[in-house]
Amino acid sequence: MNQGLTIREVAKAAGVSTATVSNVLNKTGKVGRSTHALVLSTVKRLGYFPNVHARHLASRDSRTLGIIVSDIENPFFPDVIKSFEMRARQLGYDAILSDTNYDPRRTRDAAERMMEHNVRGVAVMTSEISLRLIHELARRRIAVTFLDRAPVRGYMSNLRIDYFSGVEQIVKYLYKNGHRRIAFVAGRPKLKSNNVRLEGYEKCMRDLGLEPGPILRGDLRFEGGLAAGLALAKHSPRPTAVMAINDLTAVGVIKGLLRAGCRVPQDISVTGFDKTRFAEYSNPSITTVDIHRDMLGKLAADALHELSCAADPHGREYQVPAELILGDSSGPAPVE
Amino acid sequence: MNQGLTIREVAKAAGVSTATVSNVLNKTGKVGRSTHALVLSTVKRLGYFPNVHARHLASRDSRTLGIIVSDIENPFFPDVIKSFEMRARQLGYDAILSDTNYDPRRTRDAAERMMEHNVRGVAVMTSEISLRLIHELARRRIAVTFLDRAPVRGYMSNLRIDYFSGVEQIVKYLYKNGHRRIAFVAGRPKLKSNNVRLEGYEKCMRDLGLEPGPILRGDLRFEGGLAAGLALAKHSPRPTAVMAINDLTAVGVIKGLLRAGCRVPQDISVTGFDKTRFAEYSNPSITTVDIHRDMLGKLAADALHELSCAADPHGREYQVPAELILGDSSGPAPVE
DNA sequence: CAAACCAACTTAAACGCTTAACCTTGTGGC
DNA sequence: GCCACAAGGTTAAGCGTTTAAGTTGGTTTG
Repeated sequence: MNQGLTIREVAKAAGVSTATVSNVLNKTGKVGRSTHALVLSTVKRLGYFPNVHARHLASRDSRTLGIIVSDIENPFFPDVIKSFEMRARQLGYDAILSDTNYDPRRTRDAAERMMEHNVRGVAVMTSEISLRLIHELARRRIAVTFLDRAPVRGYMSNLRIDYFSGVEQIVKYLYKNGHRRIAFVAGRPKLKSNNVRLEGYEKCMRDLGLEPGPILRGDLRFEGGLAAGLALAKHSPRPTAVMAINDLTAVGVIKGLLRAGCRVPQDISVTGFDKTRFAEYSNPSITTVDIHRDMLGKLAADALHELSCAADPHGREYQVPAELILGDSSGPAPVE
Repeated sequence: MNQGLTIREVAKAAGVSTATVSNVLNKTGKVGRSTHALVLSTVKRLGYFPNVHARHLASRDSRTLGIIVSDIENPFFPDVIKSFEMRARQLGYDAILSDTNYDPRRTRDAAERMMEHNVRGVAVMTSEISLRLIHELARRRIAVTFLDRAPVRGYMSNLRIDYFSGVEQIVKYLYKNGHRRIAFVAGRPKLKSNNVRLEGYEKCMRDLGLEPGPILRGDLRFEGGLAAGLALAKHSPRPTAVMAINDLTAVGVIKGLLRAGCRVPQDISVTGFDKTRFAEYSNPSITTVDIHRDMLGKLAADALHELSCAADPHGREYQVPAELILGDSSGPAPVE
């Protein structure tokens, strides 16, 4: 299948040993200037590229980081993946990606793939992974980072998105703009990130002396938001603001409200979460919270690098800040 | 770095040779029933996973397919990537992904990565790749598929999206709805997919006895659409329909028109292209063309598989159909 | 009953690289 | 002038698999 242009042929062409070629390619600094240049030009001339598999096998080190996400089509992930790969590359790693499609069986496959590839570390950005698999990874001393997960232990770090602060910023912003009846459209109750946001909302409301609610159940998708929007338009007393669990839900909510004859933001303000492109390109653009997905990917790579290099690695907790982004979907509460 | 749980240890634990373990794992059918079961249970018991690098090295076959895309954040690609990986997995391949970020240098890196990984084939879904690199790939007998590219040669296949049919469907649909002044918002003039759509538009218009134009230059992004929308609202005579080069541009056009006081679709119909989520979730939802991105990824994997397996491979041309999807952004032309 | 064959293994030589250990010079110190 | 030592090489032993070739013992065939 493959064209053996091997290190041996390069060595022969340059009139040196394979060890010398290897030393040049790995920049060990054990080779003299002139030989170095000679080897480099020979490599270029022949168009030689070292075989990654042989390299990893011989060095007993894959210099590879993996990232497991639940759905690459979910607009949350591409940004994370991109910054992860970029940072991994900067740090000298190869990066491999697995998509689980929210399926525990495929999550298992993904984890096994990571083991087969002998990755140094893997960023687990899905909630479908079982404890057994996590232990399996730990047993092999593969570094792991999670997203909003349980307390860290040896060889595992955690990235925590500061959802609470994001929610707090929204609630306070709405309060400052005169809103008192602020509804919430939630997502799936099993999802940790959902519950953190929901509970944050309830706490913030109470702290301001407001009664939380109404709270509607969405589905994290457009359809759920649409239904919630239609329902909220008829709700009495009608809320003056609606916080949606994420941008896509907010888009749905807005569409539902408009369809029911409410103006956004004149009659009702709507906010989203996550700062996806939907927020930016929606009509009206959506007030949302940037959770810095790019930072997330970079941090994950950094964390894995640190874990896999440190002599006595112990996991850390990384905080990722949240930032309120104002759009056209929110404004002052209507006067009553 | 790595825990050598090797095939040797499995063999020892099961009391057989490494060749037998290997034969069991590779399902060569050379092992008796009882030994087969014994090995399998030992593998499971110890939690052994074969090292991919050693495997590829020894078998001289990476069984890997690569995919190079220009930007994973571009909503066009995640669907393609997902179906590509899925199909590759089904066919027994490992898949690796590289993102070039529209940067020729990174495209070079990506191609080199594919060579280092000794992939059997690579799907090139970016226009930034140089002829030199393509030749380099061909020299190594790496199968390649392109997207809307030059004629196929040995070891190279091409996937052609039927943009023309998509454009034709839109124009005819608009014509049937009474539209006669149909504007077009283009993208970057260097992009082949842009020109095919633009020329298709011009040809279809003429075939119907209509004068093409006005034709505005966008940027394939929201901003360009916005500017075009604002301009078109003031254009005299005002077109009754606007075809945008893609959905994102259409979103911008709609926003521009709305901002200028035009109603969509009552005053002006707007159409997009590509059937991204923007089309579905936009307000109003956008009439667009589905170019079946999922089929694209699957076809690419199939094509590479075929190329790399056939004894005397010669590239093929694959057609991917386009399908009109009606949304709320278009309707009958206003009566004058 | 020997020859031939087959099923079910084992042995050992690759695969293309890295790297520890080992050579060979040339240089400076005393 | 001899030794120590560094600089710049080479040699060869792996890394964890696959797989061609070899071995064994039992069964069929003429």
